[in-house]
Amino acid sequence: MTGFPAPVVAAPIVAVDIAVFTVLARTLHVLLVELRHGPFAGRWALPGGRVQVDESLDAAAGRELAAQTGIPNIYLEQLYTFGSPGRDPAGHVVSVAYVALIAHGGRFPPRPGGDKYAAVAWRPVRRLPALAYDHAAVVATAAERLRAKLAYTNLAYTLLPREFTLGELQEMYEAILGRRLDRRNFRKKVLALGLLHALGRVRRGPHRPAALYAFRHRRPMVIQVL
Amino acid sequence: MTGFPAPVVAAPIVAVDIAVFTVLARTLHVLLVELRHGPFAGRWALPGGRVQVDESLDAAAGRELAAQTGIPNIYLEQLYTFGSPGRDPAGHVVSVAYVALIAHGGRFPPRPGGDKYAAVAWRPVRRLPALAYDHAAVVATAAERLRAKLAYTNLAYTLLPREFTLGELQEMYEAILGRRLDRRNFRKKVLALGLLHALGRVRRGPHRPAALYAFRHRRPMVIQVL
DNA sequence: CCAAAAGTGTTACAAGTACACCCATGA
DNA sequence: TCATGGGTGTACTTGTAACACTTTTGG
Repeated sequence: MTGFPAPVVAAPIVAVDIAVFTVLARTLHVLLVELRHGPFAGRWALPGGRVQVDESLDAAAGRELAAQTGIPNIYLEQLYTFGSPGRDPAGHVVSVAYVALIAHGGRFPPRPGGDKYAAVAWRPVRRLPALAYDHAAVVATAAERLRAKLAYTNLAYTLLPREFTLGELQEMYEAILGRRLDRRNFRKKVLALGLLHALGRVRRGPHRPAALYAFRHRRPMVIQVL
Repeated sequence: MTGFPAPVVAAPIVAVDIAVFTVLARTLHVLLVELRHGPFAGRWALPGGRVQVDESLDAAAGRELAAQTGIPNIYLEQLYTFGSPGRDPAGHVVSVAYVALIAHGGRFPPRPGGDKYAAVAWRPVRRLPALAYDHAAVVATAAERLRAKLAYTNLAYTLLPREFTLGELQEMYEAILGRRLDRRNFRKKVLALGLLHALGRVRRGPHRPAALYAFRHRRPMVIQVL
């Protein structure tokens, strides 16, 4: 975030911005807020805010996200720090950007907290409105990092409910990577990794029932998925 | 960097630290400075300093490095931002860490600039003294990133002189990766990538002369080396 | 002639990719 | 019975890893 009055002392200010991603309707979405005040009033931006003294960066990111969107306590990873002097017309703000992932957006309907933002909404990454500050670049960098990490970690677990079918897992990969994957090769690879646990139950739907799986470990691990 | 008097206003301060690497005597070395003042006086640390208002992070890193060690204008890449409140006893300093690479340390004999540091020296990454702040963690993270990037970029060019033999290139990879590589496979892979340009000349030495090569492009590129 | 580094190919194995058919279900 | 997604195996290609001998030079 950004958008503070210029500092009284001549030093850069430290802030955090958080790019929260989820998959909705087979499409990668990012959480945006509509700014109520400042030079970018009316524009959309990433949620964020100033880092307090004696507060860690991770804590600041978690706090701002919870306070402003109601999303509690999710996986957060530092992405990059943006510090060009011109990125915020209100003053020199150095912003540490975070990437966060959340399972299907329905579970935590995001809501504005405080009066800083007029609205909070999921927006498809492919069709973003004009964003405030340099947040378009932040989102682009974050989505790229997400795609890269998906290929060599088990991060997918943060985007799915506890139980899911292999079809749902594949849909999720396809949504984020933006390309189709061969079903047979995908199942072979994923099952050979041993990350999943077959639950022995099925999900019934309009067609042939699908076997349900769960991640064996629901914490970040480095592996080789694709 | 760090080691400033506590700020008057209650806000975190922004600094940069730079981990400059080179390969000396077939071993990965990092550039350290000996602190003259502050709670860590006498300890070794990474060079760095405070970011000025209206200065970009990259510019601050380049400026501090040049001012304090005499090393001008080299490849710099942002690594990670460290912001734990306890990392500097003098106050809350958020430090943006950079990785830099330089060809054989002999070319720019580093020298202290100003009175901030008592000495500047290359130290082998495997045998570091106790470092100030959290700089041991910074160096570890930086070396890991360096190893990872070596495998999928042509970054090696920043660590070698313009002309080199395949043996020298291989030595450099072995020094950074910390393991031996098969000479035949290494040459096959590297030559197949087409990154190199055979100069048609040889370097004469105590043994059989070796063909000289140069990088076709001396700018960062993403490829797949190993 | 000796020591030391340069230079070169083949084979075995693992991993990745492409590809087509049958199955189970609800509507 | 049909439309739809679930489920499976094989052949081919590609990349990786292991491995030994000959060449050229300076001393």
